[in-house]
Amino acid sequence: MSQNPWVLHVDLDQFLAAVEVLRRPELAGRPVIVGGRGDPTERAVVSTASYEARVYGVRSGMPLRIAARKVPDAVFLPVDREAYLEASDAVMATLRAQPGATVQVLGWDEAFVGVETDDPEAYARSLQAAVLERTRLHCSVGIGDTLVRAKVATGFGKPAGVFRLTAGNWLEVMGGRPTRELWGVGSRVSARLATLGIRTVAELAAADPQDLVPEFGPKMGPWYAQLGRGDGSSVVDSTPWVARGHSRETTFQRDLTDLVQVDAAVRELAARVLEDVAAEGRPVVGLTLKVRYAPFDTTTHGGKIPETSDPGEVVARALELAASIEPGRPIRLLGLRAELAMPEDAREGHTPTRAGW
DNA sequence: TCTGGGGTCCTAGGACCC
DNA sequence: TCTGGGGTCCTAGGACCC
Repeated sequence: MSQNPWVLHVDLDQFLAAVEVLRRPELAGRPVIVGGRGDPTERAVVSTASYEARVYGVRSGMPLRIAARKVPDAVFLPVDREAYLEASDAVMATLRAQPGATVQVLGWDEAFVGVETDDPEAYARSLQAAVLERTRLHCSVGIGDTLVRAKVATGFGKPAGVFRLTAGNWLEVMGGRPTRELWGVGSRVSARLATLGIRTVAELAAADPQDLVPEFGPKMGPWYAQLGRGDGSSVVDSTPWVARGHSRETTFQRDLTDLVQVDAAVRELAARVLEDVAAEGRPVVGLTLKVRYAPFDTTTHGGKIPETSDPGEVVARALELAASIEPGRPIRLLGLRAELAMPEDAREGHTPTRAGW
């Protein structure tokens, strides 16, 4: 009796807002918006809005100021990473404890679960029940025969539901929808596809992969064609994630114009990046400074550096990069990214890359 | 309406080598 | 005087995701 392998994609519903409501039950049923420092007058955006707030058109990524205009009586809360990480850990532990489950974590609030079963819907329901019992959080589950189909399926299961998407019903469900709804196709790529006459998933699925190479390159072209068909890997990989690097960035509430301020900001960013680097215990092999001149002109400087584990050296390199900032232009954002040396055993492509790639 | 912060991966083009 | 072809490495920038 061999059972079929399935990919399940588990996605917590309105995760950040749900965690906040759990510890403040009086917020249940109210529009809750989590983002920035919880001050809707600041430059910051919505991380998660509760369903009650989404009714008014509030979405992730929307400036808090706009959200406040749409829902003046919403409850605005600051992002509390520690709390979400704790809840996330409990969810992932619950998934790993399910019989026969292979778990690949994609983020705070989502994961792939690989399992062999003849009744994936029943498995999905038991998984939802286990997560709810352990964490009091609701999740939606997509079932698929590939990672891509499982991931896309989840959207049809929200909230708190289950939906199955396979080679059998992929085109029937997705074929008429815009390419933008695919996982990995954003506004830019969908616009470029449209210039080739490809607007729907069905049209992309029918495209010759080689025809997409001139526009998107030898790797991405064929990948998009495959995406249109929902095809691809069905392997859920539980190998622990190894970070390629760490970065920090700051948007200034008022644009910086003073080079002394810039110097101080770069030192502070370096110190924060170095916290994460120290926790990794791996040397730094690259350093990149990101500069956004007001309003939105962004450039980067930097690249490889001689391998170092000396924090003072990293700070010095960061300050060298800051010397390439154009004087006299107001600066809205500074970011610093450290690229880390990869451990030997993670270099051979064994470490999972972006899921499905 | 005015745009965060933390990530990953791909591509184009230049430098350099043989 | 004009200028090959292949390969690798690097930087900057683009795109996408949560």
